[in-house]
Amino acid sequence: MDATRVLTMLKEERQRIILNEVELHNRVQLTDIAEKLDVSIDTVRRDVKELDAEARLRKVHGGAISLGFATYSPKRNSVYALDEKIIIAEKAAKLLKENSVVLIDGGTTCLELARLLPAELKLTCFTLSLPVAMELLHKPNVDTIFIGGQLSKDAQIVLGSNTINNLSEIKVDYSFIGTGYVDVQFGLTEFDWDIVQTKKAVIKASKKTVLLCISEKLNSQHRFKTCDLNAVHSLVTELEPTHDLLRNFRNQEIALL
Amino acid sequence: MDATRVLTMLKEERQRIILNEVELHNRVQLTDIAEKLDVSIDTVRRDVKELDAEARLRKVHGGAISLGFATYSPKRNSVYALDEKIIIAEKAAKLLKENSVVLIDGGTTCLELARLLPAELKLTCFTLSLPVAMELLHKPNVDTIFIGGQLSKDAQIVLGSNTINNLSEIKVDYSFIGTGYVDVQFGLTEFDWDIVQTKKAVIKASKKTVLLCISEKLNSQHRFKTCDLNAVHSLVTELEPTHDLLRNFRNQEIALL
DNA sequence: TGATTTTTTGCTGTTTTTTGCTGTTTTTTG
DNA sequence: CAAAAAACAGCAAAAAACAGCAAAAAATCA
Repeated sequence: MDATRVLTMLKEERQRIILNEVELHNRVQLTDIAEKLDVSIDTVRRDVKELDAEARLRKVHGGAISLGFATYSPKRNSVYALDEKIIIAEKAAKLLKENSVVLIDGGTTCLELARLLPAELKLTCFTLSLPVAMELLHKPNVDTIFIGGQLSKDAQIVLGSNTINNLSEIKVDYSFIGTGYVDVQFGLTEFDWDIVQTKKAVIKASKKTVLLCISEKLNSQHRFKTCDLNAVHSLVTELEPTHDLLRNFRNQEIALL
Repeated sequence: MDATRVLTMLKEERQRIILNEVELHNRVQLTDIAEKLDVSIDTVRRDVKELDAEARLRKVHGGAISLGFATYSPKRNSVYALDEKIIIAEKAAKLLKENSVVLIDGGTTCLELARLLPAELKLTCFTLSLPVAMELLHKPNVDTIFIGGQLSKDAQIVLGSNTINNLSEIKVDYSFIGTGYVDVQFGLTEFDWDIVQTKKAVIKASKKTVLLCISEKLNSQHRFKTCDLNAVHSLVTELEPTHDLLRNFRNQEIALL
């Protein structure tokens, strides 16, 4: 063996280090570990294989990942970040006053808002979204008006010139909208041009606009711009308004909820 | 560590990022992901293909969309006389020609028609019904336009003056309607006045009207009249046109299918 | 202690997997 | 219908996994 090699490392010790590295960074590469511990890659491979057999980590091609990172929880619905969206919907629902006229946009966060509307609340509610409309059918005291137009198979909402024209004829107290991306500097942006046009029409048809948006979308942007941030009156996230992640948004005209 | 060493990413890690992006924004483009992760588009395509095979997202041309976004599985265990309605829908579907413009009414029979539309058939399809609209989302070659208006919680269709006004601006080749009651002498009748008004507007907006009706409803009547029998061009039941139950309808202007 | 057995480790050559690239086919869009 | 974009099939290089082997280290035991 190499004469310069002073310290021989115990197998257990090595495996402990590997495991620690995996937990810390959620992943490791065999080559990195081999270099770091100055052992052959085969040794590391065998170690990882053992740890995988013991279900301490998950071995993947080229490395290993932590179990927490790998296991996809079966309880999770198909809706991403549902818990956060429910928090947002609950906050937004508090803005609603009896007998007001509102518009609820499409998207999973707005859908949660529709779902959480109290059964006794009297509302007149416009919507563009098929799933939202289906949800509103269950609310005995909500009078629902579906805006007509061409249906988008992806977004399950109506879009296009017909929709925009129909929107031009209404004015609601509040509209609740989602967005694909939002950034202090670039405002609200989307992946899709048609959606941008429709959202613009929605904002125009509203006295006040409330943006429902999980914090993960903050500080991201895409190709097409809906509006500047100050075109929206309130921003509802799952975070406390004082949260550090919202600091960029605090010196704007927008209200944080 | 070697500064020139490019960080290689584990496959699982990459797929996790793709999945996260899909969940977050409901959709991604392969090119965007490839650029973001700095791998070839083929790699992204293969990843997305795998994730699709694992039912973790849905692969579409040029990208991927989230499952929660795409799937909609209504249960229809409790539909009355479903077998008969399927027979009717199959007959009615044969009337449809490529590239025609049609309107599909609400009701479970019309819903079956929407469900049975062949995937390859190109259509422009108007509808008043939320469930029908949801069903049409699954037809890749059907362009769907939802007529706007006030939603009826019972019938899950739009109704009222707004709807009637919107209907007054269109003219379709065929409309497929249901009815509550039909009788040779009294024509098409309903229990509900609002529904009658809407059906009148539908018939007015159609060059030809096709009535979908299980035989059990024949020779029955109710309070409010939609139209005379000869305002409808065809009657589709689950019976053979030569069936004895249809004898009263045979000497009328209406075509039996 | 010294011989023997067992375990660990690194090495070699081979097989498998991954990945990007090429050219072709299919789909989309104007 | 034609141009553009995307999907696909197949190929080859690189990386990783694997199987087997032998030397080194550790453990066992007389």
